[in-house]
Amino acid sequence: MKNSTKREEIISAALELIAEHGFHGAPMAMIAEKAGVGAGTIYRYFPSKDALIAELYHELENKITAAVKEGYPAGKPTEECFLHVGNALLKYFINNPLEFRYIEQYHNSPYGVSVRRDRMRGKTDDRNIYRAILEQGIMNKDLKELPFFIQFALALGPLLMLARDHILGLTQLDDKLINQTIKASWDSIKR
Amino acid sequence: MKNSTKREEIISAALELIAEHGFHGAPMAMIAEKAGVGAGTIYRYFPSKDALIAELYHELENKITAAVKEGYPAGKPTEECFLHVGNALLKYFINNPLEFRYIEQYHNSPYGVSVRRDRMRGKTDDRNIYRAILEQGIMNKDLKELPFFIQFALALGPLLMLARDHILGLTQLDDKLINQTIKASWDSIKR
Amino acid sequence: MKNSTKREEIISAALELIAEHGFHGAPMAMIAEKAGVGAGTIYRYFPSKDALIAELYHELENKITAAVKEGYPAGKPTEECFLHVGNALLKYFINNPLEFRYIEQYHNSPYGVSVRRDRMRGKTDDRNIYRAILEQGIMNKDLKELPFFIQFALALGPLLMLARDHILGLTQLDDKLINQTIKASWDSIKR
Amino acid sequence: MKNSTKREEIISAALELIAEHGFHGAPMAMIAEKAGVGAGTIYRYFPSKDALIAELYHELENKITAAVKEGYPAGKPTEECFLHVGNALLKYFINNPLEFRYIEQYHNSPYGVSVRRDRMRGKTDDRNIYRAILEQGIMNKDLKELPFFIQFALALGPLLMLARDHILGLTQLDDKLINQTIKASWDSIKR
DNA sequence: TATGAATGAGAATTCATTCAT
DNA sequence: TATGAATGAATTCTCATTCAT
Repeated sequence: MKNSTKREEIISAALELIAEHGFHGAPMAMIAEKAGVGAGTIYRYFPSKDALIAELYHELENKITAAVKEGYPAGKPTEECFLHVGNALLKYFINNPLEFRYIEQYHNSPYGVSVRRDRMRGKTDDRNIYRAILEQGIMNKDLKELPFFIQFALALGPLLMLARDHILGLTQLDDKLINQTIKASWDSIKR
Repeated sequence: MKNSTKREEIISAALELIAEHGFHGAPMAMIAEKAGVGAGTIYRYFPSKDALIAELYHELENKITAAVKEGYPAGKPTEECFLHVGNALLKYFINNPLEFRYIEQYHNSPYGVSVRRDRMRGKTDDRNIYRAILEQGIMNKDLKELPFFIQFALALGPLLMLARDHILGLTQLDDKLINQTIKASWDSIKR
Repeated sequence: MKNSTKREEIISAALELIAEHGFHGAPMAMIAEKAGVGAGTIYRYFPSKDALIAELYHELENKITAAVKEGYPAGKPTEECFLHVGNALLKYFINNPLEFRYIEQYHNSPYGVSVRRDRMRGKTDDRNIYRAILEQGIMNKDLKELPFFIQFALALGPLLMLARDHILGLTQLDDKLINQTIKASWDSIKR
Repeated sequence: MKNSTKREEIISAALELIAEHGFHGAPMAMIAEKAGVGAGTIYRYFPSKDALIAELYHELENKITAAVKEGYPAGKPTEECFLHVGNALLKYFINNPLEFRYIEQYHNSPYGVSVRRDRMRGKTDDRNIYRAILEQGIMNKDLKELPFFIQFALALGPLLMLARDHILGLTQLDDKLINQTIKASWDSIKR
């Protein structure tokens, strides 16, 4: 309990600082201070800054995957599944802006490239949820005949962009708009 | 002429190094060496590294805007205009991967946030081309009734995501696929 | 008993790690782990790392002195005594390479300087065994008329150098070679 | 000239501080301060602390080799050559105590082990001067029939030990004593 | 105008030592 | 008595920026 408390403080401080200021705007000393621990303490939990960054990323991915799977209408028509996942994902990002910012930073850094490469080759990932939906949709002839990666892009691209804009305060989203957006993106992939 | 040559060398070296290694993987000394100038010389053209980064960004935006405007079918139906812009943009990114990488890095950094804020408030921007198209489309009742920023996201999101994946070597795009993709994204915004 | 066991584990771990990796390659935490005790426990037996290092050194000196005195041919001719001590010393070092390495490290560090100063001023020391032999030799006119410290150097210098080389694996010594060496060094001091 | 001045200041400061306080008692910041340069400046001349340490060592070796070769009585009897080299070496060390201390520290550190290994395998080295003498002596039947490395030890061991003691202020040597010592060590290797 | 050597503040990381349990 | 988590001072090294030439 003790440990996990301190570890969580570090993770949480890192999330906040890195999301706001980027990897290079968040020195270890600053993370330590915000976490209320000594500078050396971080190294008891993570072997290096890189490891901390990577570990935090993986924790966030797990959280998101869990959030999206909640209430998933398995067995229902492709469209329903698609709408569920899209809505869940976008709402999660909007409600957890720091996490979204962090993940985006991560993807857009040397760290992230390898992750994305792995993904495309089929490792566990939030895309996998989409993969299942899209495969089902293709089998049922619900979807246009396009390569997976294009369907991914049509499904996720708008969603991520919207999350970005919303979080930067450029736009205001509500549940209705979110739903309309996901529905519209469904139009782009449905046959 | 001399000067502008030197300036261009610096800009070009910065583009390449930053696109490949990120802002922090491209020290001024390295940029200077690649540009074939002294380290101090950069400061005769740009007051600071930040300024160089910002200026390079704006130059790229202008180039892209120009590229997209070329051959623009003004006065033609909304769909045609939309397809033209989407195709032009995605092709530009694919043919200029360093520029795309650089812009993405920029957006995804503390530098980029203010820029995006400005944009939404109507400053010059590649979105403006879309803005015109989308306004025309709404007037003509060609498009779903959605706020601009959502239509932006639906139009640009898939395109950027695809460019990213392609440039990272995760996918392979050809003209036909590009066109199919833009057409599909049109489906998401058309009424 | 318990205590002394723990103390010995610490001493032994320190010997091994420091002999192999040097003082700065052997953090207290590493010594503790190798000794199978908690990091804080070391400080129950030794007030500081420096104290541990010094204490270990003195223990090793005592061990060596004892080993060399074993079978000492007291009352026999100077040469015989000399050969005994030289042989015993060199063999001890060869059979206890970690101890030899440790002592060398110690001598060749800020720690060691004061020790050597003390020695010359007559404190207990392995040199004392030589001192007795050499004094006897001078009285009996067996030796060249040279200051003690030069005779020390002639007697010990080759021996230590050989031990070093052997332990680093640069040479291979056997009993015969050892004896020949000690005899040769006798030639340098005998009248 | 400018450069070499600064470089020399750094080398000289490093020599002094490391000789006196050891590698770990001489932080880069302290070396920089003593050299009268900024901390970062050292890294313009040496890529790392290790490199500085190694480079300084090699410079010293070259200096010593040159000093010993001066006035070498090539073609003269083995004994004369031996006496020349021994005298020259010991005097050099006594007159350059910092250099001697530095070299000893180096040999007695992880850095030094590889160097010594190389030596034994015949790379350039101050031992090579001895090697030539000893080979000549063996051919002429001037020397005992012992392996090289033992002759090395008999020749160099006393000399190094004496230099150590003298430099630490434990003894006082003069030219006469030095000569007597080298002569005595000749007795140990001569047939 | 152009240079690049010099700078020093700031970054990540290590480790002897302490102290609450 | 024994522990080992926590600490923070100290270390090596980087790099944007300056300035004498």
